[in-house]
Amino acid sequence: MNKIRTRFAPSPTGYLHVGGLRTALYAYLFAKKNDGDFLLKIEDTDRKRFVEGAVEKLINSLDFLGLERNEGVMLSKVLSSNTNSQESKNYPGVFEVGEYGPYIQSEKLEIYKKYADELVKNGYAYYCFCEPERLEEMRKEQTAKKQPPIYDRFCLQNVSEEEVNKNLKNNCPYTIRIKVPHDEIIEADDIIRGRVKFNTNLVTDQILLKSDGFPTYHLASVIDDHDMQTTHVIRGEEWLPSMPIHILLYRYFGWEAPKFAHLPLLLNPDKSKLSKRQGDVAVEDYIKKGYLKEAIINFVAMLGWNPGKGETQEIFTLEELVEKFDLSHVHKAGAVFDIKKLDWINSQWIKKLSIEELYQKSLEFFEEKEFYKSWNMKHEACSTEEKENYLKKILTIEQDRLQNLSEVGESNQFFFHDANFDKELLRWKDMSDEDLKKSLEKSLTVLENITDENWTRENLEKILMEKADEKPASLARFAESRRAGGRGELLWPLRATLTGEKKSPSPFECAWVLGKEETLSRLKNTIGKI
RNA sequence: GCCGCGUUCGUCUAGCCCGGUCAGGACGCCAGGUUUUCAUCCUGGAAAUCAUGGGUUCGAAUCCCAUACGCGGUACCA
Repeated sequence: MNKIRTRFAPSPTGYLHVGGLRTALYAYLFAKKNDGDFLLKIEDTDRKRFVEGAVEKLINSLDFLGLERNEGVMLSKVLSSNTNSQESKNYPGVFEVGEYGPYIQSEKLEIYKKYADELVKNGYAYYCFCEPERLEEMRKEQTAKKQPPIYDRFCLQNVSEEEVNKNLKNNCPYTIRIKVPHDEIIEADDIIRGRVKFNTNLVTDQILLKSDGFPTYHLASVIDDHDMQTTHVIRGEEWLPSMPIHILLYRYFGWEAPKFAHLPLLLNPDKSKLSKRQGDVAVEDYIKKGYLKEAIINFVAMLGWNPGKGETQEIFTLEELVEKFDLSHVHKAGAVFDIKKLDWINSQWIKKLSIEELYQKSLEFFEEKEFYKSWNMKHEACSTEEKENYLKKILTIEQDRLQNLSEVGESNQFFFHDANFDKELLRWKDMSDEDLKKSLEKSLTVLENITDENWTRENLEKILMEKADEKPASLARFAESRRAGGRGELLWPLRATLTGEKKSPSPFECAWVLGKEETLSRLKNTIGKI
């Protein structure tokens, strides 16, 4: 059996769309699962929609996400043992790697033209000189008469061969149309949808070659997939209706058609096709917002696919997805892009990170935003190493409360500057000033006696918890309160002193990160103010 | 209009091909618990008359037909 080959074929219209990512991902997973090749080609036959730099962006996004290609368009001259590699003519700095190129459609114009001519010669296609205005008029009439909008074959029936030649000689603009046979039911199998049928009487003689010399998608994609030996065409559901045209082209060329898999669409919360209006659609937007690439891949993979029968695993690495992926478990209906679930998956991925990884990712994420400059408010004189250690401590106690990289430091700003003094905040329940002071003094005494080397998260928690469970006479009026509530007598004022915040990590964690010196200083400072 | 595809908790979905467990899991939501607050974590709960209507059958989310609704296509865009 032939080696399985799939491809991702985006148009360079700006950025990698999450829907595009899903298509790319499934094509990648399917190929890798079956020890096949995954390639990238560029569909840039519509010059009106071309965006400068989009090709590079697309490649960068795929590279960043780790969807490696065996072949096709790349940003560096990667050479696997016996493949060719050459710089693209149209995109300097972009390379085409592999033996089945070009992988960029705008560089294959002559090839498409050759094949289109071949179709005409064999009677499978014909020249059309109709002007756009006439076509539009015709379509309007057909719609008004409730007829299917189909080209009326004016040029096939009324333009003689001599006229065609004359027109061509005079450089009349022309297109080439496919000749769709009448009265035929074209049947085809789709891996996801099963058998699909089309009546050719309702299929128009689609244009294959435009008057600007560029091919349309139909011609180009069929030729490309043949040239590149694609075995499985995995693409969005919006292509399902043009399947008969493609089947016909394979037949006309005498080529074996690949297998098709039309993926369900990604939807907005209102079930319309996922669009910019209702949120971000570019993968890079999600990266910029602080989502991990692992989470994005994980989430997008689960939109429309699941491991099936009994499997309840939700968190998958790319490698695990490769292992489990199966086209037969792709759902048929469209899937709503639910950001809440993405948030959860992201938080799960953040929890899996080591502190070192979390630190590196945070650094990378915040670099451009100069987040860590807030550090300098208090610790300007610190060495880079001290700073790094400090930040890692913060991340250690923050990791479980993060849903997103952008939240790093957000709930822990008090580490960077002196805590605000707010006597009402310091009070546990209706504590008197006197009790409040006693509580803080007790904490101070306890903490002063902890040596530097014992100043660890575990010790601080152990020692402070023991003290919190004691019920000193001065605080006896809280004795009837629940056990946990009783602990609050000691712990709440401490925590509030250290942070000046209503919500924060525990006092043990705060004291640990702040260090002995800073902790004692904040305590003394507050006690002095009561 | 015409053609095609789809339809299970709010959302992602399992189950459907090979009819017969209170239709299962996850997110979100609610409640309770864990070492004070927040978060994490744990436990529990509400949440789908399986789009609707007809069949077939002792029995249907599962098979058949129709209808509705949604989406996609209907371009010298992909």
